Amino acid sequence: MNNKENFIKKLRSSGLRPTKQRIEICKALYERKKTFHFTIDDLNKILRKKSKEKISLATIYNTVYAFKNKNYLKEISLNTNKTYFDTNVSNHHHFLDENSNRLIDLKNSDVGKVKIKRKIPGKKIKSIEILVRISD
Amino acid sequence: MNNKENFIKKLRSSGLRPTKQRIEICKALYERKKTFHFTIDDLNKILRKKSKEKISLATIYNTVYAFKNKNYLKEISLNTNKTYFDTNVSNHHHFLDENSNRLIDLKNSDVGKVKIKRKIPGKKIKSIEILVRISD
DNA sequence: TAAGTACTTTATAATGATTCTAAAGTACTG
DNA sequence: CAGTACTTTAGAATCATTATAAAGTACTTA
Repeated sequence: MNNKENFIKKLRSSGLRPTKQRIEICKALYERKKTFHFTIDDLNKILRKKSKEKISLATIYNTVYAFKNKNYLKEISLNTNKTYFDTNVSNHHHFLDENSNRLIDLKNSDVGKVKIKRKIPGKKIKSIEILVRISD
Repeated sequence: MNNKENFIKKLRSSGLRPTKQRIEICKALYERKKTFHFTIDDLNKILRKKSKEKISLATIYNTVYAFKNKNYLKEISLNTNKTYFDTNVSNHHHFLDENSNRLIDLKNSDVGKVKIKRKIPGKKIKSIEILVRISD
């Protein structure tokens, strides 16, 4: 499905040079079956395990934010000390399991239509994000 | 409406000793007509202006988290570097104005009923929080 | 009311995520 | 191949938050 060539093409087409660090990070993020929710620290650990050559933490930060700007990653609104990212950039919502502190995707179709009845003059709605906290 | 005596009663009734710092903080937070959204830094600045006697930053942190535990304040889920609190502890949602980075309360009745169609076995829904991002 | 105790406040240090810096390395262009 | 602009990197800097531990204060009970 996704392979090195595709990553290279995608990076180049969005004006990001396909460096070996970026390709490694693409592999870690996108060669997965399921959506991936992660912090920079999670990603750093995964990369260290995967490959012998260390990618600097600064590069991981740079790359993740570059990918976010290109809309290859989404930042998730949570109030935790670490920032969470999501490889699922489609319009969707989340369960947050308060026991395990884990996020679970909620497809848009899993949520009934949300109607916002109030308008703020001169402002447009950019997105609607729902966080459903669950626990045992 | 709210006055010092009420604050003292409320504090005492929830097992918090009514110290002058806590009462000052109550005044800053609750002697307002409208809901107040703030960060620790906001509150610190307000307190410095209001009263001559300085309240230590550590005390502000301690008090805000104590109030949060007593359900006198709510923490808001946003991914900003600072933590936001809300004096409106009722069940409600928010607009986030991306231009000014300001929060606006959305009453529960301003939002149509939200139906979560998916269930996670063994888990109960604790809360549903909606963040509506708006901009010019 | 005084003494004891548990709770509070405080300044300051420690922590930890993130951002900055500036030098060395690399991809791409001509 | 040389030049330039983009990248990576280690390490330092920043900044919100949390921890520490000593001094202060509220409250209890005699």
